Amino acid sequence: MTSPDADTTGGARRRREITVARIARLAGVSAPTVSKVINGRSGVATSTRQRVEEIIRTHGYQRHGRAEPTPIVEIVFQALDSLWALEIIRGVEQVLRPHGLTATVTEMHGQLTPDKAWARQVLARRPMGVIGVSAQLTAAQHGELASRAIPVVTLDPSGEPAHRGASVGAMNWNGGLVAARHLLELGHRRIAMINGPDEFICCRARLDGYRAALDAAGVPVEPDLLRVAPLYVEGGLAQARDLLGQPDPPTAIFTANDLQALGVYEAAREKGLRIPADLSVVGFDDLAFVRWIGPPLTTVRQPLMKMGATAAELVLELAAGRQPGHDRIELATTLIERQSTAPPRTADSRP
Amino acid sequence: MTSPDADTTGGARRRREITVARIARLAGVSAPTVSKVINGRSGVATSTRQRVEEIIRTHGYQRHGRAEPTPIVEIVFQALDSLWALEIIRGVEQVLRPHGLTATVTEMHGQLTPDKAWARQVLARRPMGVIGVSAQLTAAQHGELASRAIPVVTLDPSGEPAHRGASVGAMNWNGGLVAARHLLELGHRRIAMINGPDEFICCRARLDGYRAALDAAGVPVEPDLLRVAPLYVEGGLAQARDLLGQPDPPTAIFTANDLQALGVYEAAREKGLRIPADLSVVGFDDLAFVRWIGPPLTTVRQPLMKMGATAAELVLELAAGRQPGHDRIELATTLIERQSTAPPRTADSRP
DNA sequence: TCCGCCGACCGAAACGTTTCTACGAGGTGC
DNA sequence: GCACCTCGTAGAAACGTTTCGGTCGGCGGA
Repeated sequence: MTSPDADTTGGARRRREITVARIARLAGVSAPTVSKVINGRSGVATSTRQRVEEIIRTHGYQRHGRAEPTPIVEIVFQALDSLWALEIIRGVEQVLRPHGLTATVTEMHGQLTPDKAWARQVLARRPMGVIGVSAQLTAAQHGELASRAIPVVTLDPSGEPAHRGASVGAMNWNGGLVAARHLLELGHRRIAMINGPDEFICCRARLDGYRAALDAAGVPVEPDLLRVAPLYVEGGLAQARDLLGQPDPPTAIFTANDLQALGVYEAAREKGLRIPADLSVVGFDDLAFVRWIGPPLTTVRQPLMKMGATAAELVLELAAGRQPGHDRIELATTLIERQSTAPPRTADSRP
Repeated sequence: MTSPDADTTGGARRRREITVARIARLAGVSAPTVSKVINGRSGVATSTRQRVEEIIRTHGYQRHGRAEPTPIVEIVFQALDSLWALEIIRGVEQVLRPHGLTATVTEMHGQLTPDKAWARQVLARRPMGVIGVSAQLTAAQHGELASRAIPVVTLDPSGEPAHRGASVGAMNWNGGLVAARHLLELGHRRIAMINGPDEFICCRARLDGYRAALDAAGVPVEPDLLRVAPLYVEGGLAQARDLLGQPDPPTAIFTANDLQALGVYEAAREKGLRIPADLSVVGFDDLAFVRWIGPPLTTVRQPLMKMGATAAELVLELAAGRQPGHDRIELATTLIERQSTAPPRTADSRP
């Protein structure tokens, strides 16, 4: 085709792709400078950087062809200390592998929103996509990544759904409902819930599901039976101790995750209570080992691996430039009945 | 024809670095072709490829600048299904992070030696280094990585130490010794061991430590009390069932990891045996949750996070071109006494 | 006030890589 | 035998990145 036709004006010789050079011209800088900005390199004044970033944002630069992005998907964890995380990694890995991609893992040590340094490093690595687990990116971070055509998928997002980003989660509300209903059907009326911190919307959803079940059964939700604790064994232990120390203790406890349930087990042991004879317990997650503890834990299964896999698939879709059908995907939770639940001891048949 | 710098005579304009373009001219091909050869891309005839490779060899091309290795350390797991793995990841991550590096995670799904595809992918990603967990790379793979100056550190190597590569491990022999000695001191004489597969030298070492303790105490090692099972709950369960079904069952069982110990717990429950009253159990690893199971597990602690961190440090050393002091680092194991061990029921004071 | 040094900042040039087009050999159908 | 297609191969051009030298403003010393 018209190859030798001069580009006198820098003329529309080709399809007018948005290239670094073009951005540079628009911003009144040179291509290297734009490159530095894009890759988070240093040596660019803040004002210049901002100007360039503005142009990039408005013009929606996306990397030429598919050449550059490293064959990597980054997973950002808030904490990396439970089998929970591992299952997700496995799911992601499973999807990535056949495509010749790899997953990187980062731990934010409890921060919900990644810090500045993180953003810079991600840009420098130029991954194909980012999966944020229980993360809450700022709008600015979303913008920066979006302008580089790095798709972001949030898994089990905390904070508000918002940000129009894609996300994957489980049916938490339903899980809470099913768990509480199960206990109600066994005849329990004093059902406590030890929930996780409010920041996690998954926890709020679980609580709402629990509430809905009790409401539907006409059982009042007693505020004192609603506790909040960190999503660890110690959290469940502390609150369970307190709950079981009350004059009129609950006959069943539903926890926001399996680790808290382990804490409840421990508290029960301390008090000499037998599970499930004296106390029923329902957890959440279905970590691999809870079917082996004594007694095997009844819990709400989250398909963690599948959630990871789904998130990865979403990232791949987005990275390929396709717009996936759904912005939010929720996978089903299922109640796994084992042996930590039974009808309450004092058969609740008083008048 | 390129720039004005007529290199007709090779007019030493700069230091005449060896560049792709120069190689290309010498080989009578274009720069893209040379690039393809260097990066193992397809689309180059074998004859051409050989000619170019010959030139490269004689002229000793080396990549321009030092820009190349991506800021990534790859961790290769044999299996990614236990907290075990997660602890290691955390340790590695902890060390990498301050250097602005990230860890990638790959699962080999049980294979001890990574396959061909893996090697190719690693080369394509050009990481700063590789940490193989329970892995056994072939000599060829070692060679390929070495020639690209990608250091390899093996963590808890399986197969023979060999291969002169750096490695990190725990004092497994000592762990086995301490575990068995602990049981002996409690008065046990019939001490079974459920070990992991022979391929893992860490398992062999644990067994040897166990043997050494028994020998030292003058207690004969009964072959029938020595079992081998996969390093999972089911493995421990199956062998413990069998052991406890014998006419003269052991009074204590030492397992090669905590998951197997969980299986022993389950088998004991099935038989109606109480731990530790009727059966003592000692595990290996000290996974986070075993202090919360009923009863809390006595186990040999491996400093998994520290092992990961050490491996990462080794990789960094090697990547920086420094030769580390030691090729093999072994971290201490410690016995964590909890409540799964007690003196044998039939106090062993017969004459 | 002037000079010289220094650091921050930016761009020209060179480089390696990818994409896309061009060319030719071998095969196929008519 | 000819047109046509296909596949493998090579190169031209364009692109993004890095290196390295130049420029400019500020600051301390004379």
